[in-house]
Amino acid sequence: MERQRNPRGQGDRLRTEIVQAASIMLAASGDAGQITLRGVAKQVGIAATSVYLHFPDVAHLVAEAMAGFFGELERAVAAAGAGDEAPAAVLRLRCRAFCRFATDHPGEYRVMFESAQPDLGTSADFADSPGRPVFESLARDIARCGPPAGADPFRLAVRLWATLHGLVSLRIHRPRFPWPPLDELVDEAVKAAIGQAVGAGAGSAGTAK
Amino acid sequence: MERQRNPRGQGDRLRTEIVQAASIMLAASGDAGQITLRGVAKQVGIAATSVYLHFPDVAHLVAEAMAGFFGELERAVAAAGAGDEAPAAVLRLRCRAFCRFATDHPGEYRVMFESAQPDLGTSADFADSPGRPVFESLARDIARCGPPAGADPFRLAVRLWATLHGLVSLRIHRPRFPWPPLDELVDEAVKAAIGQAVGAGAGSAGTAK
DNA sequence: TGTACATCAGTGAACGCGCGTTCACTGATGTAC
DNA sequence: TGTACATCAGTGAACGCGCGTTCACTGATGTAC
Repeated sequence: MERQRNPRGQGDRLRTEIVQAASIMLAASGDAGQITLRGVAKQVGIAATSVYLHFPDVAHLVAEAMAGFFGELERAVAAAGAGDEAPAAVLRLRCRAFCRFATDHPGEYRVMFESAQPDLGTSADFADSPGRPVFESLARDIARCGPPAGADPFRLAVRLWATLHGLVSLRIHRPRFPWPPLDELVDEAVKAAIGQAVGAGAGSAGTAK
Repeated sequence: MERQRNPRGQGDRLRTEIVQAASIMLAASGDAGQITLRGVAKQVGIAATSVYLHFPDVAHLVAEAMAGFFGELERAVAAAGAGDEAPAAVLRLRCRAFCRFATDHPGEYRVMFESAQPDLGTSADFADSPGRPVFESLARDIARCGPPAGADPFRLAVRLWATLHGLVSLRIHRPRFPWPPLDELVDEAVKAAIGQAVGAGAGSAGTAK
């Protein structure tokens, strides 16, 4: 179990290992405030001080791990809509993918949407809140569906986003509640948002949880 | 700043003070895992050991404070529907009250719905999850509105609850997002749930945030 | 071909702090006789 | 009316632990001359 130091010029390998360990610990606890520099160092198998070689701060480390989480979510959601299907189907699949990510990775999801953003020194006012791209893509998908006349697409997107977040957040925090199948609830919410049937066809039975 | 001990037979006063201090600290941090026995004791102005006179555990103290929060929420929601108004108006007002409680008391709300339940020694399997009464009353209010034929009232309640929770939870965690007025979003969600206009009349302009 | 030096990739001891928990203790107030 | 004792409502010192952060240090590998 002896660690051997990385070869010259490969010091960044340790950086990667540290981020990975922090990610695992964040996912396990679901709470950004709970990971510690010493805890991460122990997990990696290095001296506590070695973390300082790559990060000035635990906050910066957490921020990097969280950025990775948001990247994963964005990729998962985007992948779900790949292909040239009908806009309503794309929206439905992407909403499902969002919720699936959350229930498959509850710790990550909590860190992303229910923890305080790590306090880096920067003003943090110009940079938009992480996760915003996912909302924007959701809003575009809704607009593409041609929502009912008189409805504000932005508000529809806000309400749908809130419903999706509420469904997975409550499911995470109230696991013993008699939840109906998640995919069905998502489909109903999407249907309500764009005001038309979304076809609970082939995909529904196979992927329902 | 000298504390003087309570008179004989009034030892429970300190218990109350401890719970109050814990409640304040919970509300301030929004995170049950962050309050400490020593922190609470310092806040009250007593020796750390004195907490043990009334609670075996921090978990039991937190549980008692949380129970108080749920009581407040239930009272606030119930009060909103008092009077003999139309069922749809009652539902709308109660949903607004729920959200109002959350945005007025974000720390309490996070502790109630986004923190781990304190781990008491008990099995915790028979006791239902806290907050359940609020959901049940919401479900009853919906049923009273006579939801559209073919719709499952329980599912409607689940979706509406999720939407309300999502709206306030995201608002708490993404304060810089350009949120539309909360009451309007709530009214729209209620309207969508029971499938009829709920009358955005007199109350709307006055109480919108 | 040697050798001095610089750089890289880390380590290890030590600091002061707050934490939960234990243990023996204090000191005022009531009560039995 | 006295006085010994029990009870109540707390206190204070001490323990071992994990925390972030500092500081000086190690030891292998490259590079300039």
